[in-house]
Amino acid sequence: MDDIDRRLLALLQQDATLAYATLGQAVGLSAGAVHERVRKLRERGIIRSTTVDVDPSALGLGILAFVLIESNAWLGERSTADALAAIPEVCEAHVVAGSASILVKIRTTSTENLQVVLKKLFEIDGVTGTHAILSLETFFERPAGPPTER
Amino acid sequence: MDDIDRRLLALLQQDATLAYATLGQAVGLSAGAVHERVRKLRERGIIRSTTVDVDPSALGLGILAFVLIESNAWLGERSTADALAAIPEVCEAHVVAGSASILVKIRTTSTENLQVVLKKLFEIDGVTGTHAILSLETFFERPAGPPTER
DNA sequence: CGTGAAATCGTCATGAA
DNA sequence: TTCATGACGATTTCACG
Repeated sequence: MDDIDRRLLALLQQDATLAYATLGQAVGLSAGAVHERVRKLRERGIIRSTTVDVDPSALGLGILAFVLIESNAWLGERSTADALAAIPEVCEAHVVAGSASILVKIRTTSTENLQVVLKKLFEIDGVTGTHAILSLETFFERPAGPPTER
Repeated sequence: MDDIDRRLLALLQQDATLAYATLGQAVGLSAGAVHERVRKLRERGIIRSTTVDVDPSALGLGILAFVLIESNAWLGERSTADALAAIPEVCEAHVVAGSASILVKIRTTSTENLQVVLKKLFEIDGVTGTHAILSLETFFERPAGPPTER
């Protein structure tokens, strides 16, 4: 995991369709060498997957909300993770420090649909309350840039 | 934007390295037809980009925090977006409804580094306070699944 | 890590439904 | 419009130095 790897990751984050030859030209390596480095980055799990970034609103998912979940028991268990993962509208789930115990990121097609999801959250064992924060506008969403760029 | 498009998006979100021939086999189309559909999905901006999902901790970004920003003025302006975008540790920024006006998602290498970023937030015009929520564990992070899957 | 060859894939033109 | 087919060029991929 040297500086060249970090530059490759930064380039691939911007555009994963770049040819190995192009990447090689950018970092001063041959296509074969780049191929081998990227293969190892995948193998090590540093590159988790290659995906497409889909505009949520194009799928009708125009509502974005962050919800803080309060509870009367510790929710940092796998069973909680499973229960949240079973709700497709939940895009992210984190165990957090503070007055709430869980923070989830939710995308729905409407506020009515959001209400249905909040109801499902309440049905999870131990949940005593939720605090929803509605997003009015997303300034930006981007990957964590390699510390190299800082 | 029909059902086949949604299935293609779902497949590409899981693995954007799939060959057009493979995608075609999955949805019952020829490689050429899939190529044309994906090209249009990109053209329309429904597919924003093709990227790699990089494990943040592999880059040393082990700290994740959500920060609510309070202000004494309306921060939903482009100048605010620009100021936040200039901080590389800020992965997301949303204008939100509630007692706070902005919610940001921040990744840093350490809590010391987080402190530096919080200081930068305070230097933005109108900011009167921040409320940080530290993530202890991330259950999961995934893209918004097409409503088809629900 | 570079080179080169072989297999695979992306890409486009053509024609048909 | 949308799709299938076929052919060409580019790219991935791998063995070897």
